[in-house]
Amino acid sequence: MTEGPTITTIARRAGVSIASVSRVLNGLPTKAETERRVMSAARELGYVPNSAARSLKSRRSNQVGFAMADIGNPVYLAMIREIQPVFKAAGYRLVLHSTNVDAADEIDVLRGLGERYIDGLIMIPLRVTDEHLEMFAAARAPIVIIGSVPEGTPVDNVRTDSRKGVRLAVEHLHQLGRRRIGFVNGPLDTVPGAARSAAYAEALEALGLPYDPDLVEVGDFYRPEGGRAAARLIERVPDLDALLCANDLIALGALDVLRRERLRVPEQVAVAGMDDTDLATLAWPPLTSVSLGSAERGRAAAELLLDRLNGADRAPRVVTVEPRLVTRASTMGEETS
Amino acid sequence: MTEGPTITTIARRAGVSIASVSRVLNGLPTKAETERRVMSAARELGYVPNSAARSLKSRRSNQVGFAMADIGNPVYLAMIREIQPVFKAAGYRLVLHSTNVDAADEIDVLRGLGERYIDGLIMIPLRVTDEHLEMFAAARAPIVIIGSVPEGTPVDNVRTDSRKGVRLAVEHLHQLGRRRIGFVNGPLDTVPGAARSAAYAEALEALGLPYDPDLVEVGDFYRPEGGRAAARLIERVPDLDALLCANDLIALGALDVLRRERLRVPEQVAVAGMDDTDLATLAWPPLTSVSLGSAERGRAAAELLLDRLNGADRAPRVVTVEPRLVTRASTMGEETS
DNA sequence: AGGCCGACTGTAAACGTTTACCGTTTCCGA
DNA sequence: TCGGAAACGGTAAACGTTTACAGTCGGCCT
Repeated sequence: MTEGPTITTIARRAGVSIASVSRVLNGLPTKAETERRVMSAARELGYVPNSAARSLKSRRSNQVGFAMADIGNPVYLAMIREIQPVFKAAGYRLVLHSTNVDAADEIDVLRGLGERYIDGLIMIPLRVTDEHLEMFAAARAPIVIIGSVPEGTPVDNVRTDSRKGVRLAVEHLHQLGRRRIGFVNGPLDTVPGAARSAAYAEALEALGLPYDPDLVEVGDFYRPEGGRAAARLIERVPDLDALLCANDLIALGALDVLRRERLRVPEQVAVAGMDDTDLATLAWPPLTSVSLGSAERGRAAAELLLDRLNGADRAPRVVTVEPRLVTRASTMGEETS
Repeated sequence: MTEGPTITTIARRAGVSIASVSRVLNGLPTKAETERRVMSAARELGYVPNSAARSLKSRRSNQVGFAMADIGNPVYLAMIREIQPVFKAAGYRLVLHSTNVDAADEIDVLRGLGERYIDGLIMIPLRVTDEHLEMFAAARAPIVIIGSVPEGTPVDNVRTDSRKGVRLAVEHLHQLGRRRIGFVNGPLDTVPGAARSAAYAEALEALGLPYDPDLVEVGDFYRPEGGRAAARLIERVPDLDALLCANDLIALGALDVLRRERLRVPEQVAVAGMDDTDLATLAWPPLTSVSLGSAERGRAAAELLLDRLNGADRAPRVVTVEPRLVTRASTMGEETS
């Protein structure tokens, strides 16, 4: 744990100036002999450049941030899996921020942009407050937001048409002959919660089905509470014949409950989730789910950010990923073992 | 995106020297009037300290690294979930490294320690080569290794007794009356692969069961290839009555295959996995799995590292987490609905 | 009243790089 | 042989902090 060698150490040993050392190490044109001396000195000393000094001078950290509510959620995981390699290949390190479903935490991360420890940020805010918008506008580094932001917000944006996603699912259930389609949602004051709530009502209306408040239950976006919410709904609505869940985790909780209540899926109750995470293929029965293209969104966000980091100076861009219904046994149910 | 304010800007505006600004911002004793002027100037300018400059001077980055083979693996995810909050609470950011099951990549990460962009590192190497050991010894920042390292390696180490874990599973299957216990392993040149392979043989011997090479199949540690490996094994050994899988992902692949082959689990073939990830409770039937305490290992590693970062200068410590068998329907099978 | 002490504050150096600028050397053509 | 251009290398400044050191100022003791 001794103090490491610096370019000064190398310069002394190679008998040249620190400027030459720097030039050699950065591949600028240099006489062969100088280069040789510097390189061998560097190698012998086991020199590694100091990133703080480099960042200070160059004003780039070669790091990018990814901020999401909770690393435990498989949706975010699917995104990280796409994002990480993109930045790794481009020479950036990934700094992770799990904001614990806490808007203040998100603001902290945005404030952190000013510290310049990251050159750019991909964020998935759960809610977009006025404070968020102010910080987007004032940000001194490029930001890409996954999720919807108001028109004219000066950041690149990757979104999915979750309205359409909900509609796909509701139509699917309707086509299967289901008429009492319940909906288990997450908190209404989150971006996805609000969007899915509105979309559910719309979709019913488009199909000429009545909107029955009894058919809607709100919990959070996780499996245990999702299960409890589903249980409340099931108890309240005995003739329920389908259940749409605002994400896959909720759907898994619902499947647990339905199994416990000995309601057969999909014969008695068809179940559909959203996000089409890996979990959907693991569940039993395998879960019909609306893919919101998490992987694609992650990749798109990474590419937008990389583009900015490479100096692209263009108007903010909005990329929309189309939702896609993936049907499996929880609604189509050929074989339930 | 204008250039941000620095302490110089603040100093000018407040009419004091940069030293005073720095002192105020760091809470060193200052006359009330000066403090007031500096604080309000800082607030008006929206000052945020530059982390590169701070790191350069203070020689700490307030970042720690976590390096694992692949973020997609739920075991690592369980660890991150424990590690992240520990460091967040202590004021450190988490830098993620996914090394793609590539030893050279791991070495790169270790070399990166010299860049001083992280103050410490938690790593889960898939194999520990001589080069790893050299770099551990030469490292200029504390390292915690999750997984086994040779005696005397100068790093903190968190391990689990996977030998014992395998034994627990084999004994369990044996107690259930199974005698043809197959084993689907990952690559033998990885730390876990090698350990589990040896442990399987040992466990059989302890129980007086013969070691039959036909009962062992090697693939990788993921679901698709795990499934294929399981398929090869099943085809080769018609009287198979139990299948131990080296991790849960492999077990999921095996379950897929068994379902396709219409072999009933656990009636015909009992299946057990290892790691006891979230997936085990999701699988159908729910998967008996040996918990290797991923969460505990993550937390222990984080705490060991934090201890070092807080200046603890002590001999390398080894923390061992006890494995624990978690039985579920894939071996005990009361109700397979 | 002079000297001293304590409480602040300012000056300047340092952290390890990159890079603008300028001086030196080399080489070529006339 | 000499002039000048090209190629290279060194000096020093700069990035934004922290901090050792020295200076200033007021007040108190003798």
